[in-house]
Amino acid sequence: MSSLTTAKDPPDHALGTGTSDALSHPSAVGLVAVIVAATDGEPRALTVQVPGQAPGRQDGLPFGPLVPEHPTLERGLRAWVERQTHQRLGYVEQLYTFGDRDRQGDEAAGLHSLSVAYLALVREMRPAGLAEASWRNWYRYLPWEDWRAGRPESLGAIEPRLMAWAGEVADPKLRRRREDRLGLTFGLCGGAWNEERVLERYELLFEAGLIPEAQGQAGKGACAEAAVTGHPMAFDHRRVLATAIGRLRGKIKYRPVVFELMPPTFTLFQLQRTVEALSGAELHKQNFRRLVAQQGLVEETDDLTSGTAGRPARLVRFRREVLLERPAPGFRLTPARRPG
Amino acid sequence: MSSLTTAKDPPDHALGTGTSDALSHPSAVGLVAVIVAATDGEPRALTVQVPGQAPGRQDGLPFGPLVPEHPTLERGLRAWVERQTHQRLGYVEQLYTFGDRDRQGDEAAGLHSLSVAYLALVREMRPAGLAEASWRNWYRYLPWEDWRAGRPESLGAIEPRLMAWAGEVADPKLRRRREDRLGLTFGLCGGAWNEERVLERYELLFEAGLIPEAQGQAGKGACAEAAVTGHPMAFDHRRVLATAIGRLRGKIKYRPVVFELMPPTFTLFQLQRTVEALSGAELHKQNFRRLVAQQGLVEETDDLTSGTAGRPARLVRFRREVLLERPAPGFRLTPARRPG
DNA sequence: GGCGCAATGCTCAATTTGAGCATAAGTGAG
DNA sequence: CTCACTTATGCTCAAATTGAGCATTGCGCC
Repeated sequence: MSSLTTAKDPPDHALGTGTSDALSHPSAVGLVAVIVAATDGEPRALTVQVPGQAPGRQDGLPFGPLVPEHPTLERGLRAWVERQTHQRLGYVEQLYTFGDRDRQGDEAAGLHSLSVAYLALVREMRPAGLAEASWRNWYRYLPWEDWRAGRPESLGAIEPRLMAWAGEVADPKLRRRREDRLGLTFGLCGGAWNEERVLERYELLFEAGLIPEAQGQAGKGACAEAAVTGHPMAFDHRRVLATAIGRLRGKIKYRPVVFELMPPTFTLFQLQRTVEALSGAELHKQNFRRLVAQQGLVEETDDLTSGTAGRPARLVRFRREVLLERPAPGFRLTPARRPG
Repeated sequence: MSSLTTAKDPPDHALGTGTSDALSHPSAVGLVAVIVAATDGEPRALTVQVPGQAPGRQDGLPFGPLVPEHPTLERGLRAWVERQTHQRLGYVEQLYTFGDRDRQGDEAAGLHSLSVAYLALVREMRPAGLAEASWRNWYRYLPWEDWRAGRPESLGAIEPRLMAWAGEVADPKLRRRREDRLGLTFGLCGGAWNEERVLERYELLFEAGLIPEAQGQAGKGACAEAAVTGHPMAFDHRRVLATAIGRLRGKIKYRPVVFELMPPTFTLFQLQRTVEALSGAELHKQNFRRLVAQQGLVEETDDLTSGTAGRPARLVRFRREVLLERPAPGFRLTPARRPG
């Protein structure tokens, strides 16, 4: 059946990706959304409450079934989220389609289940419509990713456990392999930290057994533990969140997507704070503004901020024209060096 | 039903993306693969023959149903392709999940159908296993994308039609919008060509009615037409191919994926030819080698080429270590300027 | 009026690009 | 055997981009 070939019957429509053959294996498909906002210089994701394994409830990402009435996946998602959260989705991008990793239930029944994950950026942080939904700082779930105030404490606690994980194998070749991966993802053993490898880090932690979801011990961790290995999420939603963050961190470097998160006018410093929030790194202020200026990403308004300490800042707005002009505008992140 | 919320029933498993709710709307899911090789400095994709609308047959990408026995989407794809083509897949990456755009058939039946597309890179060009399958230069389907020998002729023929398409709307605002898009994607009206916008170009051509698949007139175009708007493909496989090319063109700039297409040892010029084949642009030779050398992407072997015209070249091999060292190694493409 | 605090301007050296020129080392023709 | 031609490889140089830091400007507030 799994034939790499011609479809057995000629298709009865002009378009479509040619899956008519697949009807014999229907699958359950769901949509998951990582809806991101950034206010007060903090990166946030919209979360909902999901019944957990233990009696309590757990954080999760908004998700729902794919219903047939929607013409397109993306438009389905848009309609669904906008209806439920009264949240205008500006930028929407497909993230990844997750298969059923480590799942047993449905497989036995001969059913696949997929979920198509989307990343959405919203400009304003509405009060989260539903009572069950709330905006949460995304570093709550992945605390080791926030380097804005220097090396995160979470990482300090994780590191010895990771080294132990690498050390626990006898085979020197395999151990070497694990150490390499630690260097690559976490910057240990002489490697460098790369802020885009969010998913790889999450998956490594998962593999090393440091992620509670891995053992179905969702209720176990105390608060102290959550500060180290992060707050758990339902299903594999933390993996989805990690995918989203990694993607977004990459994207802001070559596409002006940050502006989807900014209010109509803002100061350069607010913009910087937002970029820093997403990338989890501190940037060099003067160089950041030089970059933005050079790229012509913004235009000045006549207004200045007031009331804040220090000299008032000029308010600027995004120059929509850059979407047409530059082949691939965006930011290159220039990390600020901190002493020690 | 389409609730952005908590699942109604507590899930019976630790992982999975929480789609149990979606069972009520099963969907048909298929896999499509863009399997890429590059030999003799030409970029090729593996194609199969598919029954077309007209009596004849049409090129298409290898595709098949998603069968439940596979543990993971990617592994399912791997197994399936490797079994059928006896082709080792080296690098595999999920591309995109296509919904049923512009489809009517299944929708009425309350069924979605999706296809999950993958990009795979193979090192050697095996003789295409199946009789029905063959390796085709991918510019056969998207001739305007090949700028290696200067501005492609295809583009010259397309351009007036695109301008006409922009001109055909009365509303000046809408016309302006179309012109902007032409500038952005095709570099017309003063814009610059960006080799990564492959999908956007295809979709714009599709919208402008220049793609035969759009009207179900697959059999119509003569050879002359195919040289201009490209050879058609079954279903929306050309869209999938365009997605793959765009993604790959982006990726080679920051990840050393080209080496997945190279034989164990090769010359720097062969490497350059491969990069050029993928990106569709000619590169500056000396600077290319400087870049590769600086990045430490390859190491020299003791062998030289022989038999070719000109001075023998040193054979090099990929330095696997760079996968660990560099945070994000790859190529930055420095286009060669050609007179005129 | 002077202080502290941000915003903004400006400098400067170290790299990194972009573009060529020059030389080396083979093959094939006459 | 030598010349013409071809491709590989080395090297230079100016322009542009980065990375880092110092200096100045305006404001709210003692």
